[in-house]
Amino acid sequence: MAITVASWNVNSIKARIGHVAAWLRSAAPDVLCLQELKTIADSFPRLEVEAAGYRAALVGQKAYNGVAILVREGLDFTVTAHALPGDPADEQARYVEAEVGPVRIASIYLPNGNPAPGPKFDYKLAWMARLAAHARRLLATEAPIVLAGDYNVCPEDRDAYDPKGLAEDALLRPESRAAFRGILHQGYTDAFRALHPRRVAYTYWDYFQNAWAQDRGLRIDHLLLSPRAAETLAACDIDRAPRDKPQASDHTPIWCRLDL
DNA sequence: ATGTCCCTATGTTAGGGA
Repeated sequence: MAITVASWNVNSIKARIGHVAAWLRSAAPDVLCLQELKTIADSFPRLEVEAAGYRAALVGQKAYNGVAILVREGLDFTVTAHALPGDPADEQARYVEAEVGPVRIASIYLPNGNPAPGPKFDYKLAWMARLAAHARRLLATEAPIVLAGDYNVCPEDRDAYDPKGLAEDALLRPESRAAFRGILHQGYTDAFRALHPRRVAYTYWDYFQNAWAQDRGLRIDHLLLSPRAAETLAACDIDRAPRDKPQASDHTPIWCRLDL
C-alpha cells in the first residue's frame, strides 16, 4: 500500500480552515499533521474537517501552539501520545502521536527559541533533547515512523535565504542544528533532502518585508523518517500554492509518499 | 528597531508571540 503524509503549520486553524479544507480536497493526503492551531479542542472546526472526509486527533491550547493529526476516513488510527514524554510540568501543546494503519506518525511543533540566548532558547534545546530521547525509544517499535512538523530548525545554510544575516537566530544557531543532526544520526532521514540533495526550497516565508514575493524563506518544516520508513520513501515535495493565497499561513505544506 | 499577521483581554486598541 501507499500512504501520503503531509505537514502544515497553519498559524490558527480558525483563520485557516477554508484553506485547509480546500487543500485536503485537492491534495487528498492520507494524513495531514497540523501545527499552531491556536485554539482549544472544543473550538477546533471538526465539522469542516469531517465534511472534507477526515477525522482529527488533536491537542489544543488557548491562543498558542496546538497540534493535530488529520486522518482520511477509512484509515484506522489510534492515538499513542498526547504530549512529548520527559517533563510532566510542560503544558505546552506541541506533540501528538498516533498509529495510523501500519505507520507511527507524530505531529510536532518544536519551540521557536527566540530570542537566543535566553530562557526560550533553553526551553527549545531541552525540548529537542526530550524529542531525541523519544525518537530513540520509538525506533524500538516495529512500525515505520514519520516525525512530521514545524521543527523551527533550518538544518543547513542552503535552507535559508540569508544564512549570514540569520546566523544568530534560534532557527539557525549551531546548538539547534546539532540537536537536529543528533536525531538524524540515530538513523532518521530528512525526507525532502534525501530526494532533493541540491535543491534550494523553503516551507516558510515571513509575513514581514514581502518575503514571499521575493522568495526569501526558510526550510524549517520537516518529515523525518525512521529507517524502516525511509526505505519505502517514493516521493517528497513542498506545495507552494497555499502560500500564495490571500490570508495565507506563513508556512506551506510539505508531503511525502511511502510505498509500503 | 522595523516590518505583518493572529491571538487574547484591563476588549474596538495594546501587547505578546512568531
